[in-house]
Amino acid sequence: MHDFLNITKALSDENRVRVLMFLETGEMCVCQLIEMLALAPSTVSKHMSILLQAGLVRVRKDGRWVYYDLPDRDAPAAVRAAVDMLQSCLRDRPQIISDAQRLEKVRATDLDKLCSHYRQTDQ
Amino acid sequence: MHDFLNITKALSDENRVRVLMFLETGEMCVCQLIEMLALAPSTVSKHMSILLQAGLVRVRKDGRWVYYDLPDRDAPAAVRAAVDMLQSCLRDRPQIISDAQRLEKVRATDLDKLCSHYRQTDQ
DNA sequence: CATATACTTCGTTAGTTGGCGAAGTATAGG
DNA sequence: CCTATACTTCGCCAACTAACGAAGTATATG
Repeated sequence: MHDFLNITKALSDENRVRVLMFLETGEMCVCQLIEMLALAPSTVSKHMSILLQAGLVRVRKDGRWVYYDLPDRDAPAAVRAAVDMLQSCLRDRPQIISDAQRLEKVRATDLDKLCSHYRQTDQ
Repeated sequence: MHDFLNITKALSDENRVRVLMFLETGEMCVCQLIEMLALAPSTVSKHMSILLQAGLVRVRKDGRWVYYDLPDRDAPAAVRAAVDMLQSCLRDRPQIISDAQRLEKVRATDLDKLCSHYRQTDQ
């Protein structure tokens, strides 16, 4: 029950739901998530720790960069059910579609450039 | 997006999730819900208004009594997906199983008796 | 080693949430 | 009508949450 509530609580924030939708198209670096959400690094980090705690994402470190992606097929049933529900319910929402468009650009941008972007006063 | 978040927020509270599991076996009167959750009437009423707002339950009034039940087949896709997920994920949880046992007794009890039960100081 | 970088953790703050009891609304029965 | 009953709305409070910036950690690079 507690683990299930961890999942539903994780899904009860718009930014976290958006992150999970981003990740449908593949893993992302934290700096890419920061760019997409337009939130402070510390805030994004907190969101990701909540998703991680719920089992809704996995982490991978590579040098200075940290990447998150969706769990695989052998994740707990509740996790798979939640991710599947997101995908089937939100696929066609305006917010998700416009996110997907901007995501293409962000994915095409060099990570170093993204990071320097949010370090200084925006732009 | 907003309506989807209404659903996930509604599901992010243990008592509301329990209510939805109760309703899998049929409609219930508010006084039965009060008995099952062991919460103040005003608190239960608030929970039900949140579930109603999310579209996860329907209401029916009959005289002095108010009954809630689960939405039917032609509810929005997100609602159906959420209710299905609950059922498939929580069916076997200890909390839900013990609730189901107590639910049988509560359903077998006369509504007037239940109501008088929570009016006075417990019992 | 020293610095820069990428991210996380910590501490604070404003806003939200879940709980209650008291007061309000609506219906049944005398 | 008047009272009792079943539930909801309101006002309050303690606990939680999302946001931020500052400080901390870990890794690459000069």
